[in-house]
Amino acid sequence: MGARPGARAYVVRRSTAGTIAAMSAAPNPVFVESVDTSYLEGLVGYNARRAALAIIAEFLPRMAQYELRPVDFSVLSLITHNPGITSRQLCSALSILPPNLVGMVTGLEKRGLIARAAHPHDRRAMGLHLTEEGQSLMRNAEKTAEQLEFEATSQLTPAERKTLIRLLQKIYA
Amino acid sequence: MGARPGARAYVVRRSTAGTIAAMSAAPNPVFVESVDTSYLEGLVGYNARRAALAIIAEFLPRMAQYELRPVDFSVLSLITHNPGITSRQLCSALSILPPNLVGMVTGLEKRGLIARAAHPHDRRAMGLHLTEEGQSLMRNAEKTAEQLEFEATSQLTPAERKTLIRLLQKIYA
DNA sequence: TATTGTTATACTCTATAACTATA
DNA sequence: TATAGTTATAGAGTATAACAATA
Repeated sequence: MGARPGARAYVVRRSTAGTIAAMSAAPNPVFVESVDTSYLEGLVGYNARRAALAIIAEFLPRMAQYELRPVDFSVLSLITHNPGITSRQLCSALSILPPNLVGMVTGLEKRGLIARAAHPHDRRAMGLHLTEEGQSLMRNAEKTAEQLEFEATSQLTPAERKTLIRLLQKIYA
Repeated sequence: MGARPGARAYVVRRSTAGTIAAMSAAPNPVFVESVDTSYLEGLVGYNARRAALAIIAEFLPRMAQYELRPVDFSVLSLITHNPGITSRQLCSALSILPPNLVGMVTGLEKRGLIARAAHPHDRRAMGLHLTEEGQSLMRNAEKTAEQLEFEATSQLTPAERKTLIRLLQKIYA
């Protein structure tokens, strides 16, 4: 439990390790030169969140040309590859709560990107489909997503990229 | 561009692939039996987000006993390993905006978990330290985090876990 | 002139309760 | 009785503008 070398950088550090907390009203006047994040960096959850946020940060400006947020892209992509999918199925697949999907579907329909059709077996449900305009937009949006994917993983070999996806799926699947 | 086998499951599917979008007012009455998420599952960003959310979902109930949200844990952990860290440094390290940190620090101080001390070189800043109570709580909280880490990565070998963290850091660092 | 910490506030995201039409 | 879709609303999370004190 002694002082570890390197990671932290203090100034005016007296040899009173372990007593700072006891002096909570007036801890030693030390300051941190460079922040040691090594503990958090050892946790998968922390790294997964940082990586996801980094990619989303790149996603936002690139998809702005299509006026799509990440969730809109996910919804349209699932409709693209699952024509006739219902709102309920979208909610389950993407962990969206039904009340929060309503506005998205309404908005995408108003923009002429998707259309609702009667469900063949269930009169409560509506099958969702892309319009021609929606298909055209998604062809471009998926190309943009794949270009982002390529650049976001530019520090990885193709094998590493495949490994990363496989290991991530072992966490959540 | 023909029909791919397997992934999608339709019923009452006529051989009119490619015409559904044109019939946007009345698409074919198909329905999706099981949702094909393979496209999204091929994107690192999607997988990183799902993995992060899965771990956070486990984190919440386990840290409830300490009344710590993920961000509180991150803040306290950085103070633990960087006694004297300033609010501004916390914001930079964790990508928190200063106005959003104020309430957290105030709350943690009111709970007696942290204490502010004068900064030795900068009278604008305050160095943050754990109190004895804060140290005691964080010893337990970090143990809980490590147990969660162990269980969340139970499908991974130790080498795979190390690889996963290394690859994630290549994405965001 | 720039930075730290702060207040106030707006915006987005996520969650809960309750309703209808249908299964 | 359960489910799909919906409305209204509450809460949590994230964002910008502006200020005082200090560098």
